[in-house]
Amino acid sequence: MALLRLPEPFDFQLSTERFRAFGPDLANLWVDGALHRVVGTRELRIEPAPGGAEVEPLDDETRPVALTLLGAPFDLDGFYGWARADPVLARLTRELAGFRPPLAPDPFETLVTSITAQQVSLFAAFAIRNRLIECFGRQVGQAYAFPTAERLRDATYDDLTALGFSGRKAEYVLGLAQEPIDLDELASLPDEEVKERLVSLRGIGEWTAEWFLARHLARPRAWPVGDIALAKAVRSFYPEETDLVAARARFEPFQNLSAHYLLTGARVAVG
DNA sequence: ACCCAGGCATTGG
DNA sequence: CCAATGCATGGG
Repeated sequence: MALLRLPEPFDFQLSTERFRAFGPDLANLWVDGALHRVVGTRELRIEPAPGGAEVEPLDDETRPVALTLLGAPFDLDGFYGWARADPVLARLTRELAGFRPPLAPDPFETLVTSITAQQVSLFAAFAIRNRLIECFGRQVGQAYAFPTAERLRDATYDDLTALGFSGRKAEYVLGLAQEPIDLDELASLPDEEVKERLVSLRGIGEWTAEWFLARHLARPRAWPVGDIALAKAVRSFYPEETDLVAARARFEPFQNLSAHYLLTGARVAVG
């Protein structure tokens, strides 16, 4: 076991809450107070420790994944300083101090996960996603590697609908798995261009593209307009804000962190 | 048996 | 350009 230091502030429990909130997640598995995830051919285990996390094994392959999962790239200091001017966020950042929104390490996984979450509750989405993982992922230790595009090229429409995908979503996932696009190179592009390219793919709309910017690329200004849970959270904290498009300007330039703090604040009933 | 839940493509005006 | 429609599952 080795200590992985996280930038302060950092709260392990808050930052991993999402991996427990909607039932088990076979690709980011919570076992006895630790987070398990497959990296390459090994199982990574991350548990809380003063100053950061204990990580096993810790090396050049696993370190960046652990840092990503624990939201290390976010600029919390800048966000907290900015949030002091807004009474709601001032309170949320105080109550959720050290919450680093977890980032999704893999772009294909991020998109497929979002497709499963389109339109349905996250409890339903996680259930369907877990069946996909169990069926097409690879188990290493206790956790499963999320199915790769290559692996999903062997899946059929009937395989996916049997797991609970709608016919449309089955088509989206199969199409994406066969798409000859290098999702890694999106990381080098500006927000608008990432969105343009993603939205051109069937099954990926504005909402999915924004969450990709937010949860995979950690772009500060990502703001998932169209997200029904975020709309509800904004309405509850800011009764005067009527729609998410208009509310975007209020959170400039920290829309991503604001969205995460509002959603998590609503979920853990802060206040 | 409902209804709603962290959307999207398709169709028709 | 905007409105209406179907979709499959889990939880209340």
